[in-house]
Amino acid sequence: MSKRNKISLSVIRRLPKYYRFLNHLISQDINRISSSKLSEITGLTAPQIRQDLNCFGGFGQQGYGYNVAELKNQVASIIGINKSISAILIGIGNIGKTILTHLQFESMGFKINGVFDNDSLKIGANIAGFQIMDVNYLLDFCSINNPTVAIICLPMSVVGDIVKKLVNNGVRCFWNFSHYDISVEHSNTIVENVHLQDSLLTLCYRVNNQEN
Amino acid sequence: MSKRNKISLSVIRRLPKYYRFLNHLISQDINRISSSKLSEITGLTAPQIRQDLNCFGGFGQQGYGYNVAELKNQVASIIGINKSISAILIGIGNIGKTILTHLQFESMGFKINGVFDNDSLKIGANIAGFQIMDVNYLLDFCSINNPTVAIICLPMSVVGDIVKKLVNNGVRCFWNFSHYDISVEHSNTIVENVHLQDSLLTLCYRVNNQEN
DNA sequence: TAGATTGTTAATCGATTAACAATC
DNA sequence: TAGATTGTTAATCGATTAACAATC
Repeated sequence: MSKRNKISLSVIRRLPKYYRFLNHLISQDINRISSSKLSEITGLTAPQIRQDLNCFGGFGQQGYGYNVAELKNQVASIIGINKSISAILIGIGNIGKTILTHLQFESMGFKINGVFDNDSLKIGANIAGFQIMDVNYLLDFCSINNPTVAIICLPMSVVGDIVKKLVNNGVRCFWNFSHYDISVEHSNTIVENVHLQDSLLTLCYRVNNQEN
Repeated sequence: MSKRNKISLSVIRRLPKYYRFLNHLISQDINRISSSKLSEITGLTAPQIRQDLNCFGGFGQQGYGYNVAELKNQVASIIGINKSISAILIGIGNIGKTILTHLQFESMGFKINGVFDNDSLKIGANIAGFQIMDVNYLLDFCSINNPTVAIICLPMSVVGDIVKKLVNNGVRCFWNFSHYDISVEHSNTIVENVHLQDSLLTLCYRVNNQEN
């Protein structure tokens, strides 16, 4: 908390990892951990862990280390897991359906408030407790409910158009599963991309060039 | 190609992005591009693009730029898309099923040679043209077929055990959708992680801390 | 107190950007 | 040839690591 200056994206991207391992430690009934022990299990270096955590405050104690439960709560609150960010999901294809049924949004700081598709066969159907709405109703829905985040599970052909409309209607944050580069087109947005294809191609390179 | 020294992971991770945008340019019938134009559409800087590409050879021409089709072919061959890496997929839950049906492995340098699950209701069933095999047959399958890559779509509770067995049977490369940290436990492995939960929590932080 | 481990500054390392000579 | 743009070196910037004084 406290005087949080400019936290670099590198640090931010490690926070979920800390959170993950701290939960794991709790499930093992370990209630105290040093940065060097944490280093062993996470593969990060001990000074990096200490420096990362110190961006947000001094959670440790000299000579003792960190209290696992306390640190986990601190990290949870830094990430904002206790909040409830309003989100919509657009596109109930393979990926959209999987995301919706597989992930526990509510334990990760989000609340899904609407689910959209353009397929008349899907509209009205129920999936994971959500009734799929007609994408034609999307903008009306946005002006009424002002969702903060849109989860984009759309094919490349339609994503540009829909994202543009969303941005024009005040949606600025995206969890993007499409190949479309939202942040290039729309500068004032916050985007997390999950580019499965890029990940697979990166693996392709690394497997084919193992001598490196 | 040529004298490929130590290519940094930062550069490698941008290769799929170049490949993606080059394909997009081709579909728009654009056959020539400068690094500064490429910079505009990708959001990367022009010197970075030139420097990245020059890790692998001089594909451009002074005063002209890059030939799109040629550069795309070069990048494809650098990544190794023309190869056919033998892969198996383990765990046909939500994510496993989606991966298998949604992605075109063969156009990304891979060939799926086996699909495994431990659920007797699923074993023998057909999914996306693959007959699901009993995970008990996994190690026999590995010693006979020597797959290069294992795609891990397993829950946390079983992943450690199965990965260990795979490593002991010669599998060293992983596309990992689980929360398990393979490379920490097994040092001599190549792992690409898709941590959906980490991605979502990163978005959570960024949405909650927009002033940064 | 002595031992352990943090918090934090300084040093190093690597990646990005700037600049420009080479050259198409 | 003149204009454009690469390839490449040097400068900058940021992130990681090393080191150690502070302190529990």
